Formats: sequence, C-alpha cells, structure tokens
Amino acid sequence: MARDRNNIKPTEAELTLLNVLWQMGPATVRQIHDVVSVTQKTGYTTVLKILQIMHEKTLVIRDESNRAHVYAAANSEMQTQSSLLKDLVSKAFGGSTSKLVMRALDESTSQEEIADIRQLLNELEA
Amino acid sequence: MARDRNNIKPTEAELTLLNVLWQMGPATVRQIHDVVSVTQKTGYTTVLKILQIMHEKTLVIRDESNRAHVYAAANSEMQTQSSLLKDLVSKAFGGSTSKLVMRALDESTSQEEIADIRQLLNELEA
DNA sequence: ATATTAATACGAACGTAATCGTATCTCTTG
DNA sequence: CAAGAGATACGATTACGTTCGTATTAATAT
Repeated sequence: MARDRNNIKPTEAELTLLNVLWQMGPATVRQIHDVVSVTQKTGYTTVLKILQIMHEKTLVIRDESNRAHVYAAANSEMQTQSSLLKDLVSKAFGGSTSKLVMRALDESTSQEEIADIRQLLNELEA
Repeated sequence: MARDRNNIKPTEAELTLLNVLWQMGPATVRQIHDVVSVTQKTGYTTVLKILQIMHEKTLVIRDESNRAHVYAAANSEMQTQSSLLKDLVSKAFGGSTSKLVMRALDESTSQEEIADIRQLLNELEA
C-alpha cells in the first residue's frame, strides 16, 4: 500500500518553509527567502532547492505560469500538525494520545490555556 | 552556550532502543537486540553500534564492569517525552503548547481520556 | 594452553538532508 | 536585438543516520 501523500513527514528545513507558506499564503522563492533570511542565514538557492524537492514529494504545489514560480503548501497546517502528532504519539508515547496531552501540560500552562482546553473537552463530549 | 545534555534529541533508531531500555531497565546489547529483533530485522552489530553512538552522545550510560556492557537510559522517559514535545511545539505549533494539545484531541478521544485530562487540569489550577 | 564462543571496536558503504556554486534560461529595457 | 537582471535547474559537497562485515579482544571449556 502506497504511503498517503498527506502523510509524508516534512524534514526540519521543509517544515520551516511550510511555516512561511502557511503564514504568507502562496509565495515566490524570493518572497519565501526574504522571510526566512530574517532569522536564518540560508542562501537563496538552498531555499529554491528545498522547494523543488518538496514539489517532487508533493509537499507543495507550484504555479509555473509566471517566470517566478509561485509555491503553496499542499496540505493545511492542521493536517500537517495532526500528522506530526500522530507520528510522535506512536514513536514516543506508546500510541496514547492522552499520555502525550498530559505530558504536554504542566505548571507553565496558563489559566487561559486551561480554560481553552476545558472548552474543547466540553465540545468533544457533546 | 553548550546544548543541555538532557536536551539532545534522539534519532528514530535511538528512540526505539530507548523505549526498550525504559521498558526493561538496564540491559545488555544481547538482551536489547533480542527484544528489538522480534519486531524488526535489525542486526546485532547495528544495535551495538547505535548504543555506542548513544553513549558518546550521553543518551545512555553503561556499566563496563562485566564483559557484556550493561546499558541504561541516561534520561527518564518523562524527560525525553517533554523534550520531544518542546521541540515539536516550537517547530510546528508556533511555540504554543495549548495549540498542540488542542490539535491532539479530537473525536477519537475517549470519555475516559477526557476525564483523565480534566483531572489533570484541575490539579494544575490548584 | 589452546580452541571455541561471544562480546566489543572499528571502518566502510549507503541513503537522505542540507547547502551552495555555477550553468542556463527568460524577461525587460535601453 | 543585445545586454543585464533575475529566475530556475542541476550537480557536487558535506553532514548525519543507519546498517553491517570484519577484526580484535576476552572468557570459558576441553
């Protein structure tokens, strides 16, 4: 059975670029690099190369109608987050999502966050 | 600033071996390999090599007083889980733990799990 | 003591990720 | 249309993770 295209796990560098795409929406290599280079010293062609690889892996789609190709994330941020969580649950939490959740929560969790989570729990019950 | 030794992120193969060590407690390469080889076709020397690398990284400690060295996880399962979560939160959830928690919870979460999490939230508030 | 068994150490090979330099292509504009 | 600016394509390099074969070392049994 072929691996679901939605479940390809992005590498660290790929995830960095996906974060930019989710934030900006569709963007050119130049635009993406401009954002990335604020916090990292990554070269332009490095960003380009990674995007090309991501395109092969179908992690991004691209519009080639203009000279400067426009890239967009192939999967939503939510989908990718869920996929990454599922991976971590299986590899480090014996498959138990609630164990992960409970490990994530600690004394640093704010009252507001606790309220938000309670709200979600209520909704899930209904 | 040197990276905290407790925060070295184990690779996938390393995490597999750590899971065995957390489950079994201190063990020899032979014992670890016996467990791992039930589910994977990994060679004995591969397991040995990975443990040696983990020792260099201080992911495990080892007792060399006997011929067959006895390996043990250097950090607890809890510490490692927290470290992996912290990493994922920063890389895929914009630093927001509550976002991760809320993404992890969905309709598949059982009533019992919901109760357990509520319990923990109550304790955190107190 | 020597042969056998079983362990560690070590190096090589392979795959993937990340990086970047250079070649090439393609618009624009003077 | 020719030159320059700015884009993509591609190959080479480096780093890391994973795997395993072989050499070496150490304990044991004959």
